[in-house]
Amino acid sequence: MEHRQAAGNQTLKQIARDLNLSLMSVSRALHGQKGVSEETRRRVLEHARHVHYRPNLAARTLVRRRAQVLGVIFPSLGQTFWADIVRSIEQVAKANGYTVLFAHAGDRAEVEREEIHTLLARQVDALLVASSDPEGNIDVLRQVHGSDRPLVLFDRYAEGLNAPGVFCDDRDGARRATEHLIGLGYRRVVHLAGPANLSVARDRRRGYEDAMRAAGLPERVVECGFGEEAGRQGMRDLLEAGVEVEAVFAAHDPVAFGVMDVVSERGLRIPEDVALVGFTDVDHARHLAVPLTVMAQPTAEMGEATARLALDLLAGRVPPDTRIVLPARLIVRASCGAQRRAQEASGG
Amino acid sequence: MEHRQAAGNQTLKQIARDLNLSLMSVSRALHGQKGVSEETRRRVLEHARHVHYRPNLAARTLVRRRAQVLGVIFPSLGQTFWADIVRSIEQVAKANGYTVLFAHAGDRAEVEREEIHTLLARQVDALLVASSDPEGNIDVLRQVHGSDRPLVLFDRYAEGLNAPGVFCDDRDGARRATEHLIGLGYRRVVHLAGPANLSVARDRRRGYEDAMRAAGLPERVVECGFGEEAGRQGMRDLLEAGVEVEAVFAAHDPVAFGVMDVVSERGLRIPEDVALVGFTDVDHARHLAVPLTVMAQPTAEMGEATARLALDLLAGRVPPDTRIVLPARLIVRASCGAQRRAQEASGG
DNA sequence: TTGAAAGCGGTACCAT
DNA sequence: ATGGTACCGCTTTCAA
Repeated sequence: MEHRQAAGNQTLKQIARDLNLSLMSVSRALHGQKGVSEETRRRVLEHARHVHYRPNLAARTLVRRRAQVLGVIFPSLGQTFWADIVRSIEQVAKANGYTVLFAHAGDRAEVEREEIHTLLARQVDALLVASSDPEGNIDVLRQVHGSDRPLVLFDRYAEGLNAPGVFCDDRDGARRATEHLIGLGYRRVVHLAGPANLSVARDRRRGYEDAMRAAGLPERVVECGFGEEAGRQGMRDLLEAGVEVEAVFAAHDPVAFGVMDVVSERGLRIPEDVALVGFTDVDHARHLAVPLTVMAQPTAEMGEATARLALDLLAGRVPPDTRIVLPARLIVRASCGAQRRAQEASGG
Repeated sequence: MEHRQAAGNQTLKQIARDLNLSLMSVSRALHGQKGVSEETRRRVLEHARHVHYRPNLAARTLVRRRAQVLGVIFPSLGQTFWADIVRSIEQVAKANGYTVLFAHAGDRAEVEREEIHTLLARQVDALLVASSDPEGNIDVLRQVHGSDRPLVLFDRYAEGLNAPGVFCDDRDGARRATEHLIGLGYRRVVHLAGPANLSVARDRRRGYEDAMRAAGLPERVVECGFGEEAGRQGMRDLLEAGVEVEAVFAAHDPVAFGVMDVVSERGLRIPEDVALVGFTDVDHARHLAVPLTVMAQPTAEMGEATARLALDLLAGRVPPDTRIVLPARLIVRASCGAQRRAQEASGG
């Protein structure tokens, strides 16, 4: 009953014994190194395949001091944004002979600290992190950055930590999103901002302010967080305070969903009564009651760049403070009212 | 510059040297084992904390032969369904002192085989897998099942492999979904079925057939796959073949999205012209143009049960062929037309 | 209470 | 071309 035996229980030593060879010949044969006769190599490979030999990675990692693994930490599972990035990181890593160990922090800073340490304890070669709280965890991040394994930040950076990383140009994106609304003729453009401890939220807010200031329009910002409930709360506060709102620039798509809820519960319509632009481009945007206009980050490119940067740092091919910034892309759908205007214009 | 030193570079031996102790005293102190004086323990703990000592998990795993890790394989990133399950698996695992290593197969059977072997090579204690192709990979799965590390299947099973696992009662769910449509008065109920190599797809089809047969209605099934594009194709084929369609039971939510596309591109409406029910309950269903009625799997419960089953198997607390089947839940929204009928009824 | 030593399964470097 | 051996950092067993 061959398959009753323990999986991967075969060791080099065992194979060597089976074949009356030294452990070293087996190792060499398996690694395609020279120093073994063709005959021996054939026998070894054949036997290894037959017994389903798999090297014990713990042993290899122990002696090599590196697991040949990129450790990736991201804030949360279940958002396509992160899934897309992680997927492309993995693709590049695999193509270069590395495997990837993911860990997500569930948006909790303490969990993130723990995950970072666990990955390091597993001897990952480099750490790629999109931190749930870059400044709150700056001590750990700094510690990693000061260590012998490269730290690559992605999506969000920590003020005061000069680590390499890959980011989206959130400020520019936010400015352009806001300009888009202003260009459509809206004057009362409000920004629902994300949590101030995240660089992405701060930068988007700055971009909004840049655009409003340049247009000579009054700024109005509510800081509400990044979630759907936060969006509802923020929008309710705004309306209850009697603020005139022609258009909303939401710092994140889920926030925009919250806005949708509140708008419709008041019997108002998007974009006729309130225009709306989000940030990130969630899944199924096409099938929404009102398809959402968004600034989309280039997720695939960000993931690729992140992985490549890590590999380049490992190989010493780039300076240790390399930062890569990629532009966001405006996707115009119905929620901003642009299509309606275009129709009106052409229709009469 | 303390933080310039290598992260986790400290070893037991080093600490022992620093403190003029034997490696063993340090180890015992760190593990809270008895056999060390309080004084020694204090010194060790203090020093360890100071130098940020972290045990090298590769070394520990090597000697223990187990990584104290549950390996989890799931088909694809970026669907909330999997994210939810994985999240709850992790929660239970952590609460019981295990960590989790995820790997996703990108829906590709060969990738899955590779990931299974990699996880085993990393000495995971048990393997939890939702296979991309249970029957196609039955040889590997059987091999794992015959090994000394428990295999727990979840969501989909392999015909011909008596492995323990946690599943949703797809057949029953599909039957109830179909009955729901029949109960609303639809006679021409069509099923867009998923790929026949997946137990979930087969079972849902059977459930549909059960319901139609019991109602004495003619069955009509198109096997189209599980994706959005598949749904579009299936629906187009159906309409172009001139089939009368009053209601569609889609085997998976993405398929239902495809149906929505085709229906609206023909100028028809949901549910007035075609009623629709999906399976799985995707994110943001509430904000869709036509909120989707679905059979939802109990994701959190499935994840918990899967993790618990693995732990129970490891502890020898349950028979090695334990299977757990959980019921699906109908969520009625607009797409099936139930709400419209209710309104009509009460309205006059 | 404390320490020495063997060994987990590989790899690297030395001999033969 | 082949084999011997010393590690990697930790746990386990046994001795002091």
